[in-house]
Amino acid sequence: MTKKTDLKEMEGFIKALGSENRLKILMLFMDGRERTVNEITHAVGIGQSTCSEHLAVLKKAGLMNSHKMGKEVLYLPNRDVILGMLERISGTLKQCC
Amino acid sequence: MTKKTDLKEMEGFIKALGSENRLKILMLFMDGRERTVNEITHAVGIGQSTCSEHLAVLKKAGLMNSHKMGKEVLYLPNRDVILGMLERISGTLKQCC
DNA sequence: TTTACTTATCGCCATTTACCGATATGTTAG
DNA sequence: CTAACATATCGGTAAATGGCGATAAGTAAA
Repeated sequence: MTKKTDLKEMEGFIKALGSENRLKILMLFMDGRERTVNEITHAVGIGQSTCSEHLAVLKKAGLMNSHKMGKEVLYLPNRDVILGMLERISGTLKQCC
Repeated sequence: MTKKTDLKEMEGFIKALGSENRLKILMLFMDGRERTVNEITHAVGIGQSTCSEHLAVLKKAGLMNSHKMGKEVLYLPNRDVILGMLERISGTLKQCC
């Protein structure tokens, strides 16, 4: 059976994913290379603060990792979490529709 | 490559899915049986108008189908759309993270 | 036709979200 | 230490979302 906390967790993950600009951010990483906030900001075409906030949302939901490198912060999607969570969601929804 | 319209479409689908109460609604249909708005309303434990609006969101995003039957409206998740879209999202994200 | 019933829509309010510019924080370079 | 730079946080605004009760619209029964 699917617990209420599972639903809440799924909701958090899905909401973090449900933004065109956050999807764009994730799409930048096709080559698996880490990127700075600045790179991401300019690639997506939004303000620096907006980008930082999107990254915070993605990180808080577990979809991205980051670490400092000098004065920059490098971000990279957390592939395992993303694909694992999508599998969980698919599995759950397969049971019920 | 992933087009901008694809991202917008994914965003719409994901946003429709990203709500605890809408997930609860989908979970009701484990038996594949259609349900009336009233049944769904009481099963989820929200107001009738709220439920109707959630169902409208799900339907508009293509996640549910409905048809009238007498004075009732019967809803059922659109399994193919839901699972297909999740596959598309997984496939897209697999390429980029 | 009137009544009862089911669902959709409306008006309202509170909360959240997205975005920006400005500023604070932290780090490297000079 | 100071300056320059990268990122995060803050303050503000506009729009979207979720919830409700009340009401409108549509259908079936009497």
